[in-house]
Amino acid sequence: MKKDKPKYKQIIDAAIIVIAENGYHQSQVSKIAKQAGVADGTIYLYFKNKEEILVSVFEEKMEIFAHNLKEIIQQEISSSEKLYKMIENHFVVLSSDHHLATVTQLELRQANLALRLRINAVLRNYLVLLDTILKEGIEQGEFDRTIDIRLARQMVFGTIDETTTTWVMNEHKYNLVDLTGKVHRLLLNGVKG
Amino acid sequence: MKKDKPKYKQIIDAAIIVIAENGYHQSQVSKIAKQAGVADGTIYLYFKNKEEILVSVFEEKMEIFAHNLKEIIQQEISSSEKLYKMIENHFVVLSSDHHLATVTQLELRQANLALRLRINAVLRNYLVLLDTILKEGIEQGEFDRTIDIRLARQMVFGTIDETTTTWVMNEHKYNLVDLTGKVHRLLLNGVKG
Amino acid sequence: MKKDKPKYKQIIDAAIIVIAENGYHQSQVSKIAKQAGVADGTIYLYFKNKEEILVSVFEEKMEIFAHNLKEIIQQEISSSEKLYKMIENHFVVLSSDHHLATVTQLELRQANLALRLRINAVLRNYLVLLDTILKEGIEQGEFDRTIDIRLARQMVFGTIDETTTTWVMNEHKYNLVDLTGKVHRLLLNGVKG
Amino acid sequence: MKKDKPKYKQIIDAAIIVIAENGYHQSQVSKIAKQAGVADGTIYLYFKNKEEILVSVFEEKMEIFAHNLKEIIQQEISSSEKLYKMIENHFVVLSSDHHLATVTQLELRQANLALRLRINAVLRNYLVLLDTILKEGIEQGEFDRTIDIRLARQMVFGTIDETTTTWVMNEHKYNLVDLTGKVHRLLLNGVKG
DNA sequence: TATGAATGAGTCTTCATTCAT
DNA sequence: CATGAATGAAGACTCATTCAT
Repeated sequence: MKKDKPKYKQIIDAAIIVIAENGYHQSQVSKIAKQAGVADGTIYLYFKNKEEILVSVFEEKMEIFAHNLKEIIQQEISSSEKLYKMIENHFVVLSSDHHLATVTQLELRQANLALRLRINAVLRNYLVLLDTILKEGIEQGEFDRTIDIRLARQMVFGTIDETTTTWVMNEHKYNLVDLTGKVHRLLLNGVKG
Repeated sequence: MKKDKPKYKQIIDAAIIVIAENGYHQSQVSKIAKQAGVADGTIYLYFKNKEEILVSVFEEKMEIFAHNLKEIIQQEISSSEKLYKMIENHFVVLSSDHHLATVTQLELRQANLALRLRINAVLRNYLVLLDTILKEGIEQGEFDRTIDIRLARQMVFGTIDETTTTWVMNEHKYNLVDLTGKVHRLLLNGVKG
Repeated sequence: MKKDKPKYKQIIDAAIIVIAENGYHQSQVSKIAKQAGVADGTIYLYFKNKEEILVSVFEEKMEIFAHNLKEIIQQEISSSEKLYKMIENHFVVLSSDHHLATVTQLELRQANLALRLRINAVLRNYLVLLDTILKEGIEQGEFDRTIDIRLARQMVFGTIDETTTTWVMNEHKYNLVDLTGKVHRLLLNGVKG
Repeated sequence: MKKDKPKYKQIIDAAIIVIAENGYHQSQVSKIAKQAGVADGTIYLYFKNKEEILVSVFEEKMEIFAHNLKEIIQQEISSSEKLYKMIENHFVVLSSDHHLATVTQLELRQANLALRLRINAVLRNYLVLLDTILKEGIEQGEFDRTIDIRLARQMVFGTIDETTTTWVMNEHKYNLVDLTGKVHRLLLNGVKG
């Protein structure tokens, strides 16, 4: 399995650093190769093309979010608390890796449509988990049963995303995790009805 | 004033069509000129460079949103109703021009960082008006006075934006304006506390 | 006669200023028109095309050199003295108009070959006069009768030109006219044999 | 070292041919690449940009002049003879490569000021060597000790340059090397005083 | 596996010149 | 005579990808 070889991770990590430091459009394959300490051609032994590197960056990192979220869902806590922990997890992960935050919130959005559609496909797994929280909350009577799940999901994700992007654009000047409580309350109000 | 000359608007409109139909990265200046029915060089009598065309597209169209929103704010209706009309306005304007919707929600986001920062500056005017509604709602006791205005604004805009983008990505398959009520209720719950 | 109309001279003078201040490749017709205080199109009422402006600049100014040189030739002085006065004239004229000096010594040389050939044709009239001095000097026994006139002319002009260009490149830091005596002696030695 | 790779010289030689045959302003990079038998992009593996090709052309070829001149200086011959050999060398090298002669005497002079300043810097090394001959001649009593070295240098170089340019402009119709004796005598007279 | 030299397609912008007014 | 808005051709350079070693 290619993914298990050390150079695979090496290249993924190099890509994040290069993109964060140089911007999406200034992140040539040769720069990523140099940062990873391999030859340009070597990249193509692990990734079919450049797009594949970028999708993989997203897949690998999004897995962390999804993995954490799965654990959260399985905990025996209220849906409101799950929502809280989900927001917190999102903020904590991105706060702890500024490079990653810059890449996902700013740089990767400059990708062409084809790439962004693929990134969205990866994102979907995450959003499905969010749906699970929302559905559970409705079933258990915690959330308003008349809300539209899809819209609620878009509100939750849209708000978290907008909040994070604003934080990145403000150059991480304030503490993102500290906003968890307030964001949670706003969103909770939304879904509680 | 260059902006009042017919060719200025002609080029702006051509740019929207070309970008919507060909994608951001396939929208060469020569294509826009052809669509506008002018020579390539004529473009540069009205715009300093390509970036300036794209920023102007955004400015001109965002002005419509802002203009409508200003009128809404001045009406003698509740803040909740203003929020409703704002969402409705957003959805109506983009529903009535699918090309524009594609350009603002998908294509322009592929712009480089410099351009996106300029687009954000334009957007700010719109968000300031949104703040006005929120502040008024709080003052009048309609909205929870403990909410954080900035976060509330990010929630409202993030939700509207995410909703619209999802609609565009689903190729306008369903009616966006019909979602107004539900989105309004979700957001109202959020700010009502 | 077009040349007698005020705008003709106006455009010539504007061209010298614009070229001296902006460089040959940054001297667009529109810039010259602006400096001359006329519309772009007006230029073409007085000059067939851009090349014609530049050739005319050279013609008009070279006429001054030639005119002065003709007067010098007619004076009843030795050939050596004529040579002296010719060098002096060259240095005086260019010293008194730094813009013109920059244009003839540096900027106009960047012209394409076609234009430079035409400039050379203008220059020839001047060189013919120089030949007259040399021939006279030989006939009168002042200069060595075995020298090759053409080569001697190239030495005299090449030296004057090289001296002037060096002075311009050194940003007119020293006094060019002061070099007349030394240059004259060098060249006189050369032709005296 | 890039300069030692065969393609480096290949491109330099191609540039001389293309410029001589098409003129400075009609020497596109793609034409040079084609002549060199490499892809356009390959040019940029060896030269930073187009200007760098042109400066390198000058550097590489001027090195031949300088190299020969150094050997001449070291010979145990009179300064007058050194001056003779210097002129001869100049004429021989350019006579043996008409393309190179056209490029240095006509085409490269159309370069913009920035490039010409860089070319002049290269030329300076050559002129310094000429100064050496002149100084030595003065010290040994061969040349007039009252001449101004700088002016003498400008006379020698200006004359050689003007002679060569005239020869090129006359399309190499006569034999340039044959002029060596006459030019030498003229210049020698000049510096002998 | 790994290398890295070579490839070649693709585009924004300038500016001399024209011509309807 | 004078204007100035409109025209449209033309070229340097980048970078993802390949393939001989």
